[in-house]
Amino acid sequence: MQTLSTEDYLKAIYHVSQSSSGAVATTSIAKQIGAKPSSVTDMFKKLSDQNLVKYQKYQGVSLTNDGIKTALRIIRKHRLWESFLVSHLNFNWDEVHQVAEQLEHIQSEKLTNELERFLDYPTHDPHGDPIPNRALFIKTYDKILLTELPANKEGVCVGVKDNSSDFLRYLDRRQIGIGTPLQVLHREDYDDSLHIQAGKSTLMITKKTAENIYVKP
Amino acid sequence: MQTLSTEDYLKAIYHVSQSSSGAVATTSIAKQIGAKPSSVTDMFKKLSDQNLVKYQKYQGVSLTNDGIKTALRIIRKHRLWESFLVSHLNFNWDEVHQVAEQLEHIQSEKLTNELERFLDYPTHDPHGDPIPNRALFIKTYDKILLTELPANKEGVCVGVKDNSSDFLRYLDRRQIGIGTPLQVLHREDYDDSLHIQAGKSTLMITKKTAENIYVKP
DNA sequence: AAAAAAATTTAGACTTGTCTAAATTTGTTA
DNA sequence: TAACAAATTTAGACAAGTCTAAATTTTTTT
Repeated sequence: MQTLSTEDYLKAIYHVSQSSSGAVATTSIAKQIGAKPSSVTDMFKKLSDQNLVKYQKYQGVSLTNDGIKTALRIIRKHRLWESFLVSHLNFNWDEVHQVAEQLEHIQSEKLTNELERFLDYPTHDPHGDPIPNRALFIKTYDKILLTELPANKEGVCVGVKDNSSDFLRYLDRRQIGIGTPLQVLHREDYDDSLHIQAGKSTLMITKKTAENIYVKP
Repeated sequence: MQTLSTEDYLKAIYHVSQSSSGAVATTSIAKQIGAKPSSVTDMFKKLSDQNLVKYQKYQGVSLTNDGIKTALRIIRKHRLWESFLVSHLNFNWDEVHQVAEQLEHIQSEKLTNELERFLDYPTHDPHGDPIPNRALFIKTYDKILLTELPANKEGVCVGVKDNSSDFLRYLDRRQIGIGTPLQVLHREDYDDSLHIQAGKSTLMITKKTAENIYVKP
């Protein structure tokens, strides 16, 4: 049984380790959690004592199997709750994160599994991120950044890299969401901007934007 | 913004003050919360500093208006979540309490209000307890203990006093629930037991059981 | 009304998770 | 490779919430 804090750390370690290779550094977790590096070191020791991470002084941490399981359980709850908030409680996809950060700590297997059933076993949350199933298995599919989509090849938006409210609301205004058909019409060499077809409208987006949109070709 | 702990105390003080008159004693809260009296004294001081209770040494506490409001906000969330668990997630009325104890601390007004809308503005939770509305107003109706129902007068079960899993499951086995028509057929002077009509069946219950069932005549 | 019992508070300690400041290790650059 | 910079850890402190044991106040009993 974990505390709120250890759960937050395990989730952070999981996310950081997904987006980089090798051991997870103290400072990267400090940034993610919003704590000082010294606090992170303390927590690394505690997690290590519980065999949730492998930790070697000055060398960062990596999750053990138990650590991965615990992280996935939290991520599963987080994404199920996000799905619920959007599908039944009129939340927009940019509003769900903060609330789900609290709901993900509710401890009741029955609750989690019944919520999953109630939502009819969703495979992805409102941001397109995959939801671990009851056995904590994640079905990942091949997705690429919009920047990597060859010109004039059809694709569909299946996720976002940046989950910030600002970015998501910007996409709302451009009428880009999960499921929107996307196509790169032209890449501008001068400033790296992209002319794209998004649904029925054509528009221009910056490289920074394109780097935060996942598409399935 | 309250901590988990202060919220628990405020709720406990509210409940105890509802079922007894005058100031709330240190030991009664200690029992309710499951803490030592010395810890309760410490918390009384903290709550007093925040103007959530009126506290005088050795004289117990009473909630201020702010304290009442905070308590009602928590109770509102608790009862809405209990309703949700039973109506949509296949929980039985004896299983909801523990999970709702966690969910009641989730902080999001939008979540609470949308949940209420989703449930179609329920007035009572699965145990028959009234749910404060958005303005924190509680609609109480006149209810009496089954022990006080005159013989051969028709009544309907509208609530329970004891919310323990054991008691609720016992009622399930006897097929007594919220809405069940109840009638006292005969009171046995010898051992204070009651012969009652519950729905379509007649059965015998002890005084202790009858003292924990609320009916509307 | 004094003595005994019960309730309450105080004092001091412990745990969890955090911080700052200083010390240490690792890595990077000249 | 020596010196500097960056990252990490250690040491010591603090806040919240809890506890035990002792002291104090209130209540009850004789």
